[in-house]
Amino acid sequence: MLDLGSIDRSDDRPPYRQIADILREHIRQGQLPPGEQLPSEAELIEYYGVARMTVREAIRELRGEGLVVAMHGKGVFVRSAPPVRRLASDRFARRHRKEGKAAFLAEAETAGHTPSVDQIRVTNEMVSPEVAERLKITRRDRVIVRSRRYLADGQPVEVATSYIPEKIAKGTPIAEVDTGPGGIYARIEDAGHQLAHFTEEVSARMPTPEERKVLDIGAGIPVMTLVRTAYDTDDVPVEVCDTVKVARAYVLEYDVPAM
Amino acid sequence: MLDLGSIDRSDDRPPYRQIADILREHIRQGQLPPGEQLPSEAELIEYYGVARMTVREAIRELRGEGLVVAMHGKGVFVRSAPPVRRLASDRFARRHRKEGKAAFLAEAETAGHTPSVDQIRVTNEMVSPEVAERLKITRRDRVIVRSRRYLADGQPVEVATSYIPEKIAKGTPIAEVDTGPGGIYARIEDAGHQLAHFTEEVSARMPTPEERKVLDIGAGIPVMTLVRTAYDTDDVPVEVCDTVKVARAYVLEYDVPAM
DNA sequence: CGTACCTAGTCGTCTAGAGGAGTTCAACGT
DNA sequence: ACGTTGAACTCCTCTAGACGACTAGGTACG
Repeated sequence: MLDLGSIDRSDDRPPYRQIADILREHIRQGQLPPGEQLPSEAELIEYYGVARMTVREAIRELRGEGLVVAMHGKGVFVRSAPPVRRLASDRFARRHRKEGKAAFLAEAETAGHTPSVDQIRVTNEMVSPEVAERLKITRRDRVIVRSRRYLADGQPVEVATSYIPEKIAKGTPIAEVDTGPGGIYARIEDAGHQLAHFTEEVSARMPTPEERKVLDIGAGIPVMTLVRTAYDTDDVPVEVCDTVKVARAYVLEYDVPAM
Repeated sequence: MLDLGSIDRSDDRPPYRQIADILREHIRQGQLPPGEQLPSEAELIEYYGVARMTVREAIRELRGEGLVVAMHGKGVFVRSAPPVRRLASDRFARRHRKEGKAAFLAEAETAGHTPSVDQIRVTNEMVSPEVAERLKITRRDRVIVRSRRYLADGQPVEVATSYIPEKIAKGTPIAEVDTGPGGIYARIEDAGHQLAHFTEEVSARMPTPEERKVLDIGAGIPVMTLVRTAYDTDDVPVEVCDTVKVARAYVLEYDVPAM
């Protein structure tokens, strides 16, 4: 049986924090391994002799840190750390497209994860001002909007939305759900726009409630946002991709010349 | 007077979430500008006709998103956004060093902020395994450790720790508090190591309690970590710089070849 | 004038209890 | 054999109240 210690009313930390600290330590040290169920609220109330809200406050603490997930009707479970994926700066190298692999799938497989994609939606929309500026098109132009969700080993790790000028995407598989081998970048090159380089803008913040839902993360888990603009060899922007990643699942690697 | 709407008991969202949504919308639309005090718990209880815990739950929601800060004994206030600084991928270009400016100062000035640096500490230590691996030196080598805090307009935005092999730094201003014009990269080049390129590893997470203190941020504010390794023209690693940035204060920009 | 104290207002924490809703599984009836 | 029901368990949300601690401002006292 798990030794859950006890709380000290004379401690300067409040009881709920003491309980959170005890549980956190058990998780960190592996007495509560990933996937394991925590004692139920009722058990913790009984064990520590505190009120319901006090126990819930402690659990909330751990949920906010992303250490545990609560499942309605089932229990609270130690969160299994998502596999960390390193994104090298050559992940869009042409050789991957030549091999018929989209960037995410190629990258995830080399990292030993099982990648999958779902919630693919393709629409034709008016362009937003932010995207129009990056694509150097007018506000009245239309764009193909492709959004999708990426999962690694079944866990959602990223949602992405691509914007491709209608002028480039029209009549190509880019406007279809299935873009074929090599992904949309391969199709953009098929359309005569050889890719030259990308710019990426990286920042991080807390997720919105909707992002929390689609990424299946609790409060207290930050996300990274990455806005990538792809340019062809004529320096024409051919795609803007706005991605929201579960921060803890990624390390982004870049190479910067000292010039 | 602020129109705070009302809650709908037949709505499928629970009351605490409705209240959070209403307040969030007011903040987003500017009816509750940065620095403004939210109605007190007592006022919200009175206004919506709910219990204390319900109101606190709503406020907790907003705190977790980093939208507001609660100050014990004073009230809950809309958080003011710090100035966002864009870090372009050419920020370490040689021309900046030639002009005698360290990267942070050069960048901040062009962005129109008042930069400053404090809490500079310089020590000579044993190298940690992580740094040793990046610097390609043995675990028994020593490194010069330079840590400092950066502020923009008086607000802390970043703490950084640099590790330079003792072999390179010995007898140079790198081991002094004041490194002279152009910063440590200028001094490394003076020492005969012409810089060729950097690698940067970017990730994001919630801050530790100590980081919260030195960066002067409350709970609910994520940080970005950036580990930069500098290489000279012989591809020898000459510096590792580990930085922790207040995420909301930065956008990192990179250029990636499509190759 | 300055200090110490008091007080009202704020958020922080805890208690005790209620009903609701999702999950699981065993008992039951068909 | 199969589906339904119900009980027991879980976490979710809300109510009502209590005390504590911190802040700011006014007041009384030295």
